[in-house]
Amino acid sequence: MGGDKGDKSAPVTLRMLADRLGVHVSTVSRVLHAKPHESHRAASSATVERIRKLADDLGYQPNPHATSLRTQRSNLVGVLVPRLSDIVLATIYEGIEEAAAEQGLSTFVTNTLDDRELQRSHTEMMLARRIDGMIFGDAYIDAEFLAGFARRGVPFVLVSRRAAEYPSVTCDDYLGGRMLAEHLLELGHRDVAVIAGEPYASTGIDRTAGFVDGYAEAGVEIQAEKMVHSRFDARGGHLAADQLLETGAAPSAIFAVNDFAAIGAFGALRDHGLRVGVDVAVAGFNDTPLAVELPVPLTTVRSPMHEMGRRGIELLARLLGGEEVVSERLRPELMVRASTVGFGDPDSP
Amino acid sequence: MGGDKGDKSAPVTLRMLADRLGVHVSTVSRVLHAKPHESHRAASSATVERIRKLADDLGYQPNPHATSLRTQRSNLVGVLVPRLSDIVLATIYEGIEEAAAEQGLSTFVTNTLDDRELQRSHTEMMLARRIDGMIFGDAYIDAEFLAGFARRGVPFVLVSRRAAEYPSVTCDDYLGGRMLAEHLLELGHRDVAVIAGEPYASTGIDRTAGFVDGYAEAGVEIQAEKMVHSRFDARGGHLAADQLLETGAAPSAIFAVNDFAAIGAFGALRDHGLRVGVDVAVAGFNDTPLAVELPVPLTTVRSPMHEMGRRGIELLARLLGGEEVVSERLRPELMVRASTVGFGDPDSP
DNA sequence: ACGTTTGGGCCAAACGTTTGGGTATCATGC
DNA sequence: GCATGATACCCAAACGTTTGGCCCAAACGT
Repeated sequence: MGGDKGDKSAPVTLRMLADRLGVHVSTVSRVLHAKPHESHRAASSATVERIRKLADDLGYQPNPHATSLRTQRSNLVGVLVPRLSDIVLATIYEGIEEAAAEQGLSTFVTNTLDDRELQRSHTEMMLARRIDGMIFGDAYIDAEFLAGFARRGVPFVLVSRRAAEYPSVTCDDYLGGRMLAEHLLELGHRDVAVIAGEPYASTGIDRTAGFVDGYAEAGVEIQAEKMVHSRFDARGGHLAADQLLETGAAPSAIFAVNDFAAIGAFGALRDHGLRVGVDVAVAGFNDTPLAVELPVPLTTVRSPMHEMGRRGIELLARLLGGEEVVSERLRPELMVRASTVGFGDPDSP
Repeated sequence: MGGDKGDKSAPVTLRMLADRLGVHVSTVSRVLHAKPHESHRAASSATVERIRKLADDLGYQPNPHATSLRTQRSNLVGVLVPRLSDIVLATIYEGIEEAAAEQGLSTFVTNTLDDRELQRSHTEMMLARRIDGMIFGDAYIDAEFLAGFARRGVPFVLVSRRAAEYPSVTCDDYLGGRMLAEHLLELGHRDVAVIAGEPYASTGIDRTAGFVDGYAEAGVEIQAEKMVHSRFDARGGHLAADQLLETGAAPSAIFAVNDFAAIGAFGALRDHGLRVGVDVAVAGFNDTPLAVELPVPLTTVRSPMHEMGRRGIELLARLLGGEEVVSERLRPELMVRASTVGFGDPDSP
């Protein structure tokens, strides 16, 4: 009966279709792949019909290796992230993958752990796989590696973190930092500390800068020793908070530039016998799905992670099409919860 | 000096090397790619040397599309997971990707959201990309889809979840469930409830079964209404716990088959004014990095997620090499923390 | 009637490898 | 002196596409 679309491994090729229809393989190719306005001058509409019909009766799938070989275009893109098990990057990547599929692109993703050597070697592997473009989610603010990479002429875009003037899609991290500053200022916090993330990531840098500037405008200067760098995971936040808590009196509020670091801070506060949202206000950044489920729900800034990934691929696709693109800065949103306002009445009237 | 390895986009091919050395392209191919014992009979050692030298001076990288086209082997594998932003799957995938790279394989990964239609269509896309094999992290226990897929003759292995007799790498979920049962029984809990996860996933099924059997052996039967299915995320756990808490008295302990569901349960308990580890013991499964950082650290069962991914690819590689393989069940480990034993003294003497 | 267009296709050369066969040269065995 | 066997290569076909030309016949313009 009607052709079980390749159930038994018999890869159907253009030549098969051509032979079966007594027509030349180039004709089949044009009919099947050329843009509509070209396809109709490739064959009579009757032939077009016959070809199309047979093609999907037999479940024809073009061989991408042959196509790539011939066209010198692979429709593959490489994606580098610090760590996929970081839910933030995983979510961004979900956006990338989803949008890539829509554009007919496929992606390879790999972890670099923010290690420069791994960035280099994994990029090299991507190139060996003949990717058409790259998305970097692990850019260093110094853009040293990127400057070298740019010279190779392979299109790329940055997501999550910006660097130099390379095209990027980021959250407006600076604005997010300011939002949080305003929020904490309104609550009367003047003695605040920052768990600032890694010094080479624009995310942490910009969020911290926005926060510090927000406080500065209110006439409060945040001392250097109240800002400590940290890894972006829970453990890192824990260590950083320990450091803050051990040097002098506890601040009245802590801003961690990432939800996981904030959760780590929860742990540290707990260990020091301090209650989140009561003794010390804590705020995070990203609004990961856990934030709202924590025993003390976390005040945080929602960053459009999925969308960032999507826009990233869209920019790259434009780049691949030879267009110019301009960086995008997506708008964050403040999510106020109990970790800063206590269980008083954040959402209830 | 000395060949900046392809800085300016000039893809170097076998023919280039051959011409440059006045030797035939096939000779170069054999020297560069044949197994060592064949390569030395392909050319004199002097020639071998010259070829090797020029190849890496020029930074020769074989074109994988040409290779795949010729050999009918892509060294590509497709990976399907329910959701990459689930840290459990992301971690498994990290293992997969890492081990794949070591084996010279590249992976495409995509989310199926446990949706049958997406499983089908995304598998189809993988096939269109001419993958050599598949890894499914989203198997349904009924193996309906897999049975169909198996007929196509494409090698595959399951990770995380098992199904029918298909080769799989899983955690010994049943054992993990029993461990937790024993632990809670020792603490004297007899009135327990289970947040059991999705009914189609072997993980939840086996963990629940181990737990229930553990209790049964101690003479305690867990009532059906004390076991409720749930999604595997925090929100799902929250809803499930709400359901448990609304129907009659609260149990003295809750086992959630997944850490995130457990965190959701934390949220629900909080909303009901119950204290985790004091009023109600809670246990999870997987030992994700957050478990230990929670305000009340979570008792859970550590499953070797990364290793599961690694073993998955290794099995697949063997399958691709034509070998037979047998499923693996990796050993879990109980992690006792405050969510079941309170802040008494779990780790301190 | 005759040159030009257009429709409908065919041809062949790539793209970069791999691989099953040659083949020419030289040394060896007998 | 000649078959035999290495040694060190070369040749060519094939993998499945794409694409710039080419070609033939019919239709058209004048």
